[in-house]
Amino acid sequence: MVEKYNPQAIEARWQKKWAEDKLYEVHEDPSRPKFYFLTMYPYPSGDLHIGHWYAMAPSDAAARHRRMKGYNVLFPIGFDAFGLPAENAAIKHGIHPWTWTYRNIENMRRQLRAMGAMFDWSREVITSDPEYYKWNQWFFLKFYEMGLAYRTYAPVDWCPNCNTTLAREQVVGENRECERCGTPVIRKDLNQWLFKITKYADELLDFSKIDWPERVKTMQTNWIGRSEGAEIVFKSEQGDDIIVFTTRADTVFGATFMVLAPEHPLVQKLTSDDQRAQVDAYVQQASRETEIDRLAVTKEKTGVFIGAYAVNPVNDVRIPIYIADYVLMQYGTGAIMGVPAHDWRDFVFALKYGLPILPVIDRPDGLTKSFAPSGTMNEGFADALQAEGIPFDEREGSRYITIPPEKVNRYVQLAQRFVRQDAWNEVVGTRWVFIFHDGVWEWDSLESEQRILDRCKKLEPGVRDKRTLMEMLWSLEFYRDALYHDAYGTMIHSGEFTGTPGDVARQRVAEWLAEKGIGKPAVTYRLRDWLISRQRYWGTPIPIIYCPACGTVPVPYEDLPVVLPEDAQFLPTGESPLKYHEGFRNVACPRCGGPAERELDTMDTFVDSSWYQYRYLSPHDDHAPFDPDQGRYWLPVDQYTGGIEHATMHLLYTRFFHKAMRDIGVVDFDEPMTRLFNQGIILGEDSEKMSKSRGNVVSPDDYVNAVGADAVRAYLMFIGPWSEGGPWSSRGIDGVVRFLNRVWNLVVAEREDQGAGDYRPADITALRRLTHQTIKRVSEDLENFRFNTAIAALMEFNNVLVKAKETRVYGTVAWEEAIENLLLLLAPICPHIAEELWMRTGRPYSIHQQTWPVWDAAIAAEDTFTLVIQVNGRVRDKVDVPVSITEDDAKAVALASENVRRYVDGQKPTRIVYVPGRLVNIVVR
RNA sequence: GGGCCGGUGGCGGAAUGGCAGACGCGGCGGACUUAAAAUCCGCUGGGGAAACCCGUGUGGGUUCGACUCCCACCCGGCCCACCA
Repeated sequence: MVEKYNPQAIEARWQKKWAEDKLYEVHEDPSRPKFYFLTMYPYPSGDLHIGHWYAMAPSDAAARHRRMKGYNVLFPIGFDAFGLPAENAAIKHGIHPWTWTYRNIENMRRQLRAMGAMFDWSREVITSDPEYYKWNQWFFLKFYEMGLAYRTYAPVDWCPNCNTTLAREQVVGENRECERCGTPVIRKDLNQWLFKITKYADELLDFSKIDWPERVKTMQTNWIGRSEGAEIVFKSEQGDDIIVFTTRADTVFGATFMVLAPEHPLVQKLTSDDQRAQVDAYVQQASRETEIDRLAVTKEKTGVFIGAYAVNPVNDVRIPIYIADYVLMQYGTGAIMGVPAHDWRDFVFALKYGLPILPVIDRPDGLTKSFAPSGTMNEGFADALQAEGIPFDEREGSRYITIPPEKVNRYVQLAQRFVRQDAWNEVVGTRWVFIFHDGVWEWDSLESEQRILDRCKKLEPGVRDKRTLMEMLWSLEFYRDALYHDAYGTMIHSGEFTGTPGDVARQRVAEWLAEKGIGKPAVTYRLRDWLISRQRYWGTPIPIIYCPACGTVPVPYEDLPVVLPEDAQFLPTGESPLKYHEGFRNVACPRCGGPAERELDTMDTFVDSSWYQYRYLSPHDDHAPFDPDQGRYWLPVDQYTGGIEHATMHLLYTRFFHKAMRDIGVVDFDEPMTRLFNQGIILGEDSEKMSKSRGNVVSPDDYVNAVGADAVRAYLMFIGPWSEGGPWSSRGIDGVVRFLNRVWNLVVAEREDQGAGDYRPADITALRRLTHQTIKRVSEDLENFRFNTAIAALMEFNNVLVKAKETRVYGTVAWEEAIENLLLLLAPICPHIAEELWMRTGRPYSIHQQTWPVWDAAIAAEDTFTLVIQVNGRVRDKVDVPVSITEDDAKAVALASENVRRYVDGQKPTRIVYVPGRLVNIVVR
């Protein structure tokens, strides 16, 4: 009776042996090329989720493959151990965060070991250890000295559930929800510490030194949101400079109003007495609105005139100043020039508040329209239009005319000839004119707008309620698509700039503004500085002391770490226990020795994860964040793996942190991780996201107990492309379980009649060919993280071997070569069974210290192939031919085919396409 | 509203200009068994008796040849969204 595959027994045994032998502990070895393979470390929630397996098991396989290829591979693991859940557990269950965290870590270590990964546990990092977070504090102080850490009083996002502030990156979605708990954030004004990530905005946009997925690069680029434009100085009538930022300096002649953010510092000063009550009310409402219910915020534009005017510096036009909450104090200069003709937000605002809208950029699409209502034109107009070839629709005597661009001027002449004395006609789109019987009035300025509007109101009582020409025209459905555009085009109605082509307009205007000293080129970013203060206990204390005499005093380096006090009280007050810990709070000023207070906020846990990759090098180093000698050998990280959800958080922060580390002299290169791969998300059986509420959470422990870690590992890699994720299938895993059983039986079970008879040389050749083809396929697939097809190749190989075992090749040298390579190729994916079978076939421990096999191209080469024969692109026959076949011979074989003859049917081929090694296509059309 | 990614049998997926559906799940039939499970063997995109025809979200296009490239649309997912 053959011994059965018993994964539970062999996996535990090998894990123990590998640990005892320190098989996966690595050290600098200058004789071998290094490879730093990093996978994102887990938060110690207490249970290893199948999602962790999905990220880590393929990473482990790739790292093992590297190692077998001769690299000295560092593959470390640790725990992202600070964070709110520990504190919540303390409040809810009375467990100290320390106890909760380290208990969870203990359990997760066990689970991680059960995976059979080659983690180097001797380098484990736990970020809540003082020996770790001391260096967070050290970096903070360095950054502070460099001006990269600063404190400011400003409006910040506050999560009312987590009772802490959040960084801009940690507020997600349409409803501006807390990234962790999903509660909509509110606004608070607070003193907070920030890291100056904006200093590196441009450098962070440069991805030339890293090989990262396009998707992540795009997301980071959009997040940083660089906008090139200009600052333009408008003056208030009182003489204050009001600086606006715009990306469309070419539209400056169309500025018909100005909008300040409600928080803009000039608002109070400029507001007139009669508008003050209204303005104050609006400012208050704007600040409250963000604090009450974000969901109730409408998209409707609101604003208030502040009773003051500014002067457009390019044409001295006097324009009213408004405040409105669609202008954000945090972006640009907190003030904009309103150019309603070419900015949709300004357009909507101007229509609502009756502000003039003056087109100053020509339409590049040439769309031009005119509407001639019934009774406005004299007899013969329609005939004249027809004669000119100007198309129009006629409904109930009114004519809807879309004018071909080249006929616009001709149309204006015609319209003037036919327009009645008591009416007018207008043209909109590429020309803006009002046509009266006694003249054509250009609508090219605010004064002309007023004149035209006055005359129209006299002629037509129905438009007397219209405040602007645009309001009048907008009421006509037919015109709507011609009235507004935001394209680049030739400047019009713009004084000496009129006629400037769209491709140079922005630059010309910007240069001219600079010359006149009323503007300059400017760049703004959407990116905000990284707010790192958290009003929580379970994090790194910010090493700052506030002294009534000396002000803000950094904790001296020799006093680090500032240790979290263990005897804090965890009460459900929503406030940090540190606030009420007198022993922590009160401290002697390091400078004057007088009574002072500690900073009570802790750091965002993303600070911890921004540099953990370096701490793995020397986790217990007491002199530096990491040992520089090890750094020189191991850095940078060669391959990083993890989820894409961190694209604009962790992955952006760590790039920033690295550059800041470089600038304080800790590292001397520019990017922390050379290559990045984002795996997909493992879904529930129902293809939905796994969640407790859906009841579709898969527990890896259950499956490991039932079928073994190797099967779970292999199945996760077999589901599909790693980058795509996909649904877990409790049936699908049976496939890899069977596969492993078949491998086991193939290798372990002796054939009864072994050694009998001779073998045929052709069988040996075929077996060796397949062996080397499989080495090639699996090698190339693992190289490119295509685990699914690598496993498929191994399954095919195994299926053939199972059959071959019954033949005479069993027991030959070629057979042994096949078995040996099957095990070597399987080793990175299923390390336990590979090791076990390696041992059982008498091979030297450990398979994981063996060299990855190399395929021999000559042995792998086929000597025949299936020549596909097509007629007019459709397959009509297939013939096995030698690889060495010549073009002429291949064509002859094709034409000789009985089936082909039927389809060619005596016709002379117009063309015969020959693709070497693949097909012949006979074209007879 | 903007951007990115995807859509292939009953299911997960393979093939990324050249035999569509590798590999696996499921299903059907068979062997073994008193029986079941496990295992093994065979079949398995649809239509058709067959020759063949149809078939990769939909509609066009390029090509000797398109799942693959181009255009438009539909559907799904993700990210961003009053960013001047």
